[in-house]
Amino acid sequence: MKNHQVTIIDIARELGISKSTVSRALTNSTNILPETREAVLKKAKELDYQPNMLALGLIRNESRTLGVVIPDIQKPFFAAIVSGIQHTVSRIGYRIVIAQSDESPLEEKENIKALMLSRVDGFIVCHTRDTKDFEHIKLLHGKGYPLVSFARICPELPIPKVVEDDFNGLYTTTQHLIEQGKKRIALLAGPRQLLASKLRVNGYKVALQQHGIPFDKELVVHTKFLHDQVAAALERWLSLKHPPDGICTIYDAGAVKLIELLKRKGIKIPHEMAVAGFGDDPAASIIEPGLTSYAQRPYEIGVIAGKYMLDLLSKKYPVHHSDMTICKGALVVRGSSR
Amino acid sequence: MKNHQVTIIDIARELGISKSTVSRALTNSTNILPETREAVLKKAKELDYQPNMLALGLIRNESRTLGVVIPDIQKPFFAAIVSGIQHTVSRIGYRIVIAQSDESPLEEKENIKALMLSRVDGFIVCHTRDTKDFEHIKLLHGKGYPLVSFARICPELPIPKVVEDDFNGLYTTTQHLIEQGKKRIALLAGPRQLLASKLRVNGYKVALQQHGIPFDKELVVHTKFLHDQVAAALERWLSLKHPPDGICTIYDAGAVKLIELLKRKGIKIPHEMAVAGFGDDPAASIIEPGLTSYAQRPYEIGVIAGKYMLDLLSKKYPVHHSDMTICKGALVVRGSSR
DNA sequence: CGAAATTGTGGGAACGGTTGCGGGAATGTT
DNA sequence: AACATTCCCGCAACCGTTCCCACAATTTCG
Repeated sequence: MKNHQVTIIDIARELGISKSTVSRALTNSTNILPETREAVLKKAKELDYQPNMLALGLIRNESRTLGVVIPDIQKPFFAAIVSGIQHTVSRIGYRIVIAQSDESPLEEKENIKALMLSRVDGFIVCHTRDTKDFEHIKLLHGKGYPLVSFARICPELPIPKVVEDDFNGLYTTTQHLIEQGKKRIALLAGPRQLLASKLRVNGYKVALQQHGIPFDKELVVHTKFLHDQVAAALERWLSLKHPPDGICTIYDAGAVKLIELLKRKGIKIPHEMAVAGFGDDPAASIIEPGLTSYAQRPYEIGVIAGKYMLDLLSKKYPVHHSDMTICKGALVVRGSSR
Repeated sequence: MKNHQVTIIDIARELGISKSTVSRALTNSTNILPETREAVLKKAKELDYQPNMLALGLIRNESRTLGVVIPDIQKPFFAAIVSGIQHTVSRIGYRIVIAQSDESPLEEKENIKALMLSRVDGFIVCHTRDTKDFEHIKLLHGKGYPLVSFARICPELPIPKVVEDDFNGLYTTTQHLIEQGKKRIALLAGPRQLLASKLRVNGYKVALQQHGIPFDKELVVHTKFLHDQVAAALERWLSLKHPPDGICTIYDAGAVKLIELLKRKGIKIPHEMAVAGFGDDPAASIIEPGLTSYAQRPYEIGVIAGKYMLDLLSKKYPVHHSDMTICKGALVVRGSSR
């Protein structure tokens, strides 16, 4: 089976005309006798003709395929973004191929190389948490590939970017805890070099400052998003002379873990210790008490990234167009802080 | 930019040899003078030559791309499966393009048509909950496309399939509730025509029967997985003369919803009402009490589906090879039943 | 030493389409 | 009636690569 797919040559032969005429009938609307065109269309339908996109791609030097490189499709955040991208670009006839870096910078590089070989028309990328070297991306950009990055970006690269409102997210949550009467607020942060983490820490700092609360660096713990580090951070905080009465986190999974630990210790939430997260993961509304969390809209991030890409592809933007959308979120207040 | 990618002709011109020779140097190891080969390889690296897969695909009539059609990438179950597929096939140099049907049979059909146009080499499909007409799939199969389906399958189609252990899952959970001393066990099921739902209902029935508990069809409610229907079902059960003391569900989201409703009503879990789910969603371990649930291994389902596809592509299996893997799971017992 | 086998290379067809160019028939213009 | 114009259509080149075939040069063998 899978024998000889029908080609325009088959149609031409059956109709006793040349393949150019068939091609014109199927594409170009000019320079073709209406009756001929009808005949071709009819025959095409009859034989169930389907154009070979590979051949077309070879001519146009495009594949109408976009490479999407993400750390892990199993994270709800990325799944939602992928969904948004896919829905956006598929309406214009683009497909997306997914590659996962599994948070490995090497894998990220390999994936991009492989996608380049298969001649994708553009890249939508979210870097690994540990990606420090952006040479592979700069290379792509130098070659003129349409490029969009989101969430974890390389700020100096002149390409469209879509990010969450990192600063404002933690500014808002921190302020919320202060308004709830909390005086000493700890922060569970991410890796020091991660831009998104830095921005969120800044939001936290500025909120404290604006409310006249001194910044205490003992209250900030940097993690690599590991469960064990969350437990260790909590122990450290609780052993302080002046332990915190509220904890902000820059990611929900950490906040969820904290709530579990606090409950096990019999510490009352939110009265003895308030907790707030970032991301509004599905878990936030399931755990008890509900987790107050800054809700991002990852699906929208995907939609915007997809639109940026379409604009680049249609040359509406030049490839070095350096635009950035900061995707606003909103604080969802639940029992963990109220 | 993105000007004239380097081709073998460029290499040939620079070296003053023919493109056939260059091609041989880069692929075929025979019939080529070692020095010539070296020179070509060196020049290729120097010019940063990258083969054009489109051209290759045109010759081989393959794209080394697989179409993955799923209802919704945002569901953790599908995300995990996609991840498994991607990891499996990418090692052999295949890419996957994702299309979402959003549970719409029409969209499913359109997606498959579009993927066929772009000449994917095979399809890995999970049908919509409402897909009743499988003509589009049969058409694909008739054309000789490698085809693998998972989770929601069309049983009569002679293609490899990967499914969860639907029957055994509900058999095990039901039996577990019986062993916990429950005498009247209700079942929150899915749509009547959905095969997976039917199989799970059967598991429930057989477990009851083997333990001498009469089947009461008042205790079985068929839903379309809508939240409102869960609430309605619970109301109905509680208003019965002999209300149930345990509830099995065929999906975790329903069980989670039930737990929330029961807690709100002040009904003690598990003493007054035990609850069990299917799927071991992330939520199952977060909600309180923890939800007893039959854990599937969706990532493994993806891996197996990917392997089936690779076997089909390498002609190890004929396209009409009708094999089926039932992916065993295990009951995770938590507070909702213990 | 001449015929045959081997080896490295170039030419060109093929994959399935698009597209510029030119030719021939039909029509329009003087 | 002679010429210009239009309108369809076929020819052939092209996209980048593989691969079969032919051919020349070199080696092997009788």
